Amino acid sequence: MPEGDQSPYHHGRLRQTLLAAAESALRRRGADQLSLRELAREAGVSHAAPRRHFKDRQALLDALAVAGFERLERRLRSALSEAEDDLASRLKATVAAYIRFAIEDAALLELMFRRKHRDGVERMIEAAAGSLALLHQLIAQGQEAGELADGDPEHVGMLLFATMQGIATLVNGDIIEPELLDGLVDSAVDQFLRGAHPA
Amino acid sequence: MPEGDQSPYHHGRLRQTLLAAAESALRRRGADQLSLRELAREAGVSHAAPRRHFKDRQALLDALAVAGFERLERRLRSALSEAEDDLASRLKATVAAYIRFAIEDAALLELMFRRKHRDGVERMIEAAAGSLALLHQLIAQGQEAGELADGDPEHVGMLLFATMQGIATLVNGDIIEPELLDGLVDSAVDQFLRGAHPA
DNA sequence: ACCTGAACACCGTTCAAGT
DNA sequence: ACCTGAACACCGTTCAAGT
Repeated sequence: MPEGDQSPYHHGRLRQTLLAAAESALRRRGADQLSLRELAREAGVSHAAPRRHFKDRQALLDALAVAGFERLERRLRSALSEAEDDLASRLKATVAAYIRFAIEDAALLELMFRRKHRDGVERMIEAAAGSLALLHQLIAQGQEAGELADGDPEHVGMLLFATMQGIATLVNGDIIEPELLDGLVDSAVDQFLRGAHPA
Repeated sequence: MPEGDQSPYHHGRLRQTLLAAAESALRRRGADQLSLRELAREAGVSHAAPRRHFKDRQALLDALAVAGFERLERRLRSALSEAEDDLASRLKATVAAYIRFAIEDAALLELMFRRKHRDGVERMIEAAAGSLALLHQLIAQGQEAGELADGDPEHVGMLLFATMQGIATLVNGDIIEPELLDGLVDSAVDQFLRGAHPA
């Protein structure tokens, strides 16, 4: 790792620098206002330099989305590791962590679920897989413990994922007032548990 | 209504022409690729002409979003009017109609729930209110008939709204494979009914 | 292998002027 | 009241050339 390499040509860590600057710009001003030329200026390189690391603007946005999914998964795992052992607590901790992520990085969340990605769909599905697997596992454990009715964990997990994502969208779109959020999250989990519990 | 007014100056219905062209462009190529200058060209006016009718690009997008909410409400009402009388059928018809709308107009749906709107939030909340009221009414009727547990209909309705919106986002983002969609919608409604039914 | 500089074909927005 | 034309300050992308 050449640390103090400040030669004018050859930035050295341009890719990481651009990604970090882009993440910050995304949070501050949204994806629409994110300009490659501006990122290049901030990094002190010419406007054509990013081309070496990202095929085009969309490729950079896709890279941000993938990184977003990875960060989301870490957040969910971390929330779970600090939660109580019972299913309701674990569910609530997961949902709350998702919503927190979604509110802090609203523009990033939009990017993650956009329809049009550069290299087709596979890369995003792969990036989302970790978080989905985490939900499936949570559901499967609940079923083993007899706290949830049997049924395809992937099906039930997807439903939980959709509910979290929907609440996040409505909050970020200002359809849900922030004051109502906590209560809504609680009743979402409660109703999920009752709807999915064994008869 | 002056019908055949084709004078070169004074288009006459520029606002509606622009909105219609924009709706089509949105569906074909998404909001990112929507260009005011291109819409003006299609309408046969100068690039500065739209300025009279829309303060800026965002104002046009906001107008599209508001129209989207109005169309969504009409779709939901129409689906309800054709549904059977029992609660489960009415819920399923509503959810199915929402998802159909969301898939057909994915880019528009994104626009409708975007965080940044021109004139603050109020206009969008107002535009969304009709569809929300429809859900509240559906829930309240279910409660009166004893098919749903008591509880704030607005709370429960918002949860249903969030679930629909979440499923739509995951389908459009290719996280849910289309083949799984129908089954998922069914179990969403079933689980909702079980979770919300009276003990 | 990585970056520059000039060039190209677009944008959105503004504003004096035209009808 | 509504529209035009020129001008301004930006973009993303491409490509020969530089180190």
